[in-house]
Amino acid sequence: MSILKARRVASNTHIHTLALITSRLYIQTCRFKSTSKSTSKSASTMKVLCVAEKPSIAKAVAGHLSGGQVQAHNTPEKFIKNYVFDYDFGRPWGNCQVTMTSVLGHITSAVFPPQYKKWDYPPPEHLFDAPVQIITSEDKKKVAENIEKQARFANALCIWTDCDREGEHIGFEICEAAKKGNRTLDIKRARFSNIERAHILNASRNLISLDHKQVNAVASRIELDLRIGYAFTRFLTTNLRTLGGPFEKLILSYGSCQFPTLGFVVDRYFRVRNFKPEQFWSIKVMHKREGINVNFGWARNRLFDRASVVVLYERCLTAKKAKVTKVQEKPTKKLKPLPLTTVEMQKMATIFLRMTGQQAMEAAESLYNKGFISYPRTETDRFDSGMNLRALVQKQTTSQSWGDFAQNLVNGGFQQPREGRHDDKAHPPIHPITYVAPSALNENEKKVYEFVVRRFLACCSEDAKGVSTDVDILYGEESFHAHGVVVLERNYLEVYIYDKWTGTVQLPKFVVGEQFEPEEALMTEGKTSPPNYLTEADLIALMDANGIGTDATMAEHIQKIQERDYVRTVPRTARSDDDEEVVENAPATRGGRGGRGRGGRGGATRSTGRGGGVKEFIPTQLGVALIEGFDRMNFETSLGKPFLRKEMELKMKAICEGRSTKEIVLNESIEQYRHVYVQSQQKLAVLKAACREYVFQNSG
DNA sequence: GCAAGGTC
Repeated sequence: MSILKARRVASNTHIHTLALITSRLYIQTCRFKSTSKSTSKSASTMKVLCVAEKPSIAKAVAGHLSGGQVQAHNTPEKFIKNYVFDYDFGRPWGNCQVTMTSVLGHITSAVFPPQYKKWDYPPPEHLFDAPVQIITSEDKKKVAENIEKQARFANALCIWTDCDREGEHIGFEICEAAKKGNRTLDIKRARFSNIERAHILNASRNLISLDHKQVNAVASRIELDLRIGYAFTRFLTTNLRTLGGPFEKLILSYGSCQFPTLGFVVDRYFRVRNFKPEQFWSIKVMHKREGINVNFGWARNRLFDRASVVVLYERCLTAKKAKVTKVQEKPTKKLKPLPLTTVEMQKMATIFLRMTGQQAMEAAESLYNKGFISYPRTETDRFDSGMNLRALVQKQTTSQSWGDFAQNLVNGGFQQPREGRHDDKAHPPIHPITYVAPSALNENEKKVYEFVVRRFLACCSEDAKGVSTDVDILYGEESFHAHGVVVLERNYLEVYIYDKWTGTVQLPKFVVGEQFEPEEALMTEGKTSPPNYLTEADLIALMDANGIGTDATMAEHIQKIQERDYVRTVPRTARSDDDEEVVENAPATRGGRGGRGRGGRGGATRSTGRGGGVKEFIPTQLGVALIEGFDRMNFETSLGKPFLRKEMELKMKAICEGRSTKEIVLNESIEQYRHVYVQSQQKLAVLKAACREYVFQNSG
């Protein structure tokens, strides 16, 4: 049997070479007879199996390559279709019979053998060097079988997964599945960063090889996350269970993403709790002209020494008259937003759409699956120059709400979007694909769709324009400043209702050199207030900045630490920034009528996201105990801080760039974490003490 | 019962 197989393999290779020669000839004849496409299908025609990372890409690529001449076949997996068509890849494959299909993300998973199933024995530290098996995930069996079966009919395999590290690894998983069906495949990879027709055709003519460095980087990540996550989760859960109470039933999970996420929440919690308010004093000058109250702010802003402010304030009053030292009027603008990334969409949704990041992602995925918006997981904030954005704008002209705005863009108002600095080389920014009536969507979908469209239209329009006026005065020896803006053209603001250009105060006319007696000069007093607890938008921003999780998983990690009861959310109670009130009215003599009558609360709402039903994250006593417990163990690298994850990220990068290897990284990291594990065992008493202190004593 | 990463 095996001999037969080997023979078949050998003869297949011959056919393969022959196919190359004949197909090249075929192309040349074809050039002269362009009408007779795909008529002569000899047995020697190359058969290529193409596999994308997800069904939508398979469909789109098949559409482009086939030019519409395509047959779609169902497979046992309901989400996946096999598309069959002819296509000329150019050299070396030439004209081919193509089957294009896809997987659904990763098809394998890393697992420990069954003998490691129990939590207490073998002890968790054995998981650091237990064998790790790569198996086909139970829910991906049908997907893998489809690849294996189709590979039997093919001479070549072309990988069309996303152009990122995970995509490279998924490509490798596809190769392995395909090789089970056919060990002689010629394997190539297409590199593409969007599914625009010309770009896809170009990718198909410039096939490259799989990058095994990237594959190895991801393989390392997978193995480390498994070993470390399982080991520490079992360690925490079983060891702290002996404390009784709530610990008896809890799962105390550790993960390289969930713990740093918890760490951010706890860190902010302590900064709020340990905050010591400080008293400060300031001076404000007000003058009324042309019916407008002009507030001049102090150039020194505020001082933390009352006596000094009193002296300076007195000097102002003594001077009586203020002198205008500078008047500057200049054009200003408010920039339109950047093209939309996943992280930005989640942040905006938590602030303006009253949703969690998770809900926003669910709605966006649903909109994507129905074909209304583009792929919702992207880090890219610049559109590829080849994209026909005008056509996308045109599709929105039917809307009742923003149709007129879109029409104006079509009629000449269109401007190319700004270009951010991020490009994941896999997906374009999130944008609407087609118009959909709000009545066809559920509440969350409606909100997310509207946001995506308004954001997109804003990107394709013009910055808001205005004129800013700055007036500086000298009052005694102190400088004060007034700033005003007049919005002249709202432009993108018309459609992008989430942005406000506030502070739109028109200043009256002032002339350099003129003198006037201010109507009021006030000495104010206040105290600094603690920072706010984190909102979900803050948390996402922190994770993003520290490389914790990916655009697709951040919301899940946030969800996870709530499920574990490490953190909870509470509605933010309205509060102002630093409390400040007027202590003395002018012209008042010192110690006179300490006029507290005027409500001088400084700028109540700093920006977006304040009050208004925004939720903030507060750690539970359990969450504090875990982070604090690890902190008190005083390791060189605390598990609750983002450093370890960052380090893993750097090591993955080193593998990708050939500066390290999978073996080196795995060895190093496993030893590093084993060390932390041993230390944790030795100092278990410290962790337990923290748990007793916070969970049992502070409860209530 | 446990991770993080894809995708549906």
